[in-house]
Amino acid sequence: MNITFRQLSYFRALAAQRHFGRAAATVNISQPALSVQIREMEAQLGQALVERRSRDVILTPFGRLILDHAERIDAEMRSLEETARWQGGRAGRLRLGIIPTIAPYILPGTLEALRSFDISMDVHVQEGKTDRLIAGLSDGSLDAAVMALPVEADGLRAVPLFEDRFLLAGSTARLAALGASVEALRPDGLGGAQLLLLEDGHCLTDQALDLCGRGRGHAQIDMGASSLATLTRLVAAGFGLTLMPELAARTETRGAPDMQLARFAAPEPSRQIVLVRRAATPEAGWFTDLGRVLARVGGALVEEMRSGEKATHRGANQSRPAAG
Amino acid sequence: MNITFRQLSYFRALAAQRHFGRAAATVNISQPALSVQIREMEAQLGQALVERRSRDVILTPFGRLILDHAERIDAEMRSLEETARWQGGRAGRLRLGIIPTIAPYILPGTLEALRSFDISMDVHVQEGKTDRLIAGLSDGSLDAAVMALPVEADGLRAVPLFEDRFLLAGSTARLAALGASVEALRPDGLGGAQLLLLEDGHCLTDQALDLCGRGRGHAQIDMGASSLATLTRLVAAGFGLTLMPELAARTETRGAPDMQLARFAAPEPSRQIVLVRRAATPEAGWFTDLGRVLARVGGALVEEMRSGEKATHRGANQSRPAAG
DNA sequence: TAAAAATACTCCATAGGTATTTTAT
DNA sequence: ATAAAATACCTATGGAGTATTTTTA
Repeated sequence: MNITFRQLSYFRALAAQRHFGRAAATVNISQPALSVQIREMEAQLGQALVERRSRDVILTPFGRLILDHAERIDAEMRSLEETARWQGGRAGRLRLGIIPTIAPYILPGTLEALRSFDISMDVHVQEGKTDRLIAGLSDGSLDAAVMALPVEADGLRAVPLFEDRFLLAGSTARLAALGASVEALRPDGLGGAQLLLLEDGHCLTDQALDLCGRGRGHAQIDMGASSLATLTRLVAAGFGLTLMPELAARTETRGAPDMQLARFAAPEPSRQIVLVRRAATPEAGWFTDLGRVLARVGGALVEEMRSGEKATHRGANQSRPAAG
Repeated sequence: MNITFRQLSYFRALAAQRHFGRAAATVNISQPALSVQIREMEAQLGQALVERRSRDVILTPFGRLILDHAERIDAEMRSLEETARWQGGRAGRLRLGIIPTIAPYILPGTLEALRSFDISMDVHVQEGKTDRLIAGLSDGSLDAAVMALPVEADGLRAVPLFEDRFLLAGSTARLAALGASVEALRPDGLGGAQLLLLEDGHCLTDQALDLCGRGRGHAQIDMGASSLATLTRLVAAGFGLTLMPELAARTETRGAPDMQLARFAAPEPSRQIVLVRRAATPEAGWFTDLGRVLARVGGALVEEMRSGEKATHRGANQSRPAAG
């Protein structure tokens, strides 16, 4: 047999009471039961823990040493149990993946909101492209991930957060070159316009190719920017057009007055942003809460973009929607 | 029921193996037994610890948090068990009392010797007069004490360490004034010599009074020095004679060339130095070892004193025995 | 003699085993 | 269909209770 946590509790009581009878009472067992357990401990340890006197009991030097350990173990165990009660389990380090075309825009608001929420988890964000996030979820190195549909993987469940529509972004000159088509703008009707995209592997790239006609021999399509920030600079500098998610639009066009945004005709192309977890993830408050927070923060960002446009005039041509 | 140490071990195994079957094997139980214990833990804590998947298992964020606690508890428990095996229990803080007429002389050598012995206890010395040491032993605030017989107290056991004989100490002039009696010096025959003693409460004072005739109206007896060091200065300055324990003689006469020591005629008066413990103190190596060390160190000190005298000439008059 | 711990014994809760079912891929 | 965990049920260990004895001051 091994030393049990229960025995340590009994020993702590004995050390405090200096009396088997009283100590037994404080731990709600009989005196013989306590006596047996203390003797068992002493047998395990090979040394006497206490000195039995006729009216009381005194710890041996060895007993004092063991008592120190027992107190530390007890403190750690209390801390463990407190952890469990605290926030109904919404504690720990949550490992959250986010794709790079979402992370920079949604993260500041999300971390802020989580702090004022009842979630006391410390969130560790890992930015990565869809493939890596899915792999991370599958091997357990991520607990949840924010990405765009479609999510092609077994054993994962996606819950919708919000819809992120695509806008057409370009310099004033480039957009003007599209002419009257602005009023009925369609992604597959961009004709010979030069389209700039992110490097391969971003889901946004795939979505843009799908929308604008992949494989239809768009020689004019250019790929390679590694972030929306880089891409935006290229677009603003007049090198071409790009699809700009609403989520990123406000942040990316700030400080680029030359950059113009045009809204596509309905039905507007969009990507569905979801929060993904493993199917096996047990029902726990944190996932629902996290989903709510992300939906609220992301939803507010895109909504702000849409209402900001209406506040000025409908259609294209505004780079600075009303501040939220 | 409560969370048990055993459950934590099982959980650690599960976290390490990421598989119920393999984890069960590493802790030598069946898979259902492990399954039941993990579920029991989860019920206790109110949260899932692991995510069950078809081929393996993944810790939940909450599970990782609990795992941290479990690892710490395990480390502490290992450390406890290691403490027990180590040195066969000769570990901990030993609280040792020593009377002031012994402590300064025996302590340096004792601490030195204990360090090179197999005792790894850290010794906390409390200096105090016999009464306080006995009280300390009785109430458990001391583990053992070094003092002189007689020890009048129930529930204590004294083991002999060595015999500490008394020498007569005085300035050259004072000893010369005793005249021819030097060859047959007896403590009760000091006549009208001025006798200087320690303050009340020191057992050495009582012993000196007993030897020299307490209550026989020795108006010349003077009491009040609070340490042998002080007393020695007074004696060296010629204010009177005193009984000097062999144990202290070498240290105290060093640097006092004017101080002379005279040995009494056989049977020489002496005090028996003992190591005292409570009768209830369990048999433990440390007590025996400590006794051995003290007897060796103290014995060496008095022996050095005796042989040092023989090396020069027998009888009185030397303040510097051969160096040991 | 009195107070306290140890012992003897009995009982029951529970951890663990085997066999089987359920679940998810 | 297969791998793995959960469930059911039984067994056995060991922790705890009561009654009693032993020990020490």
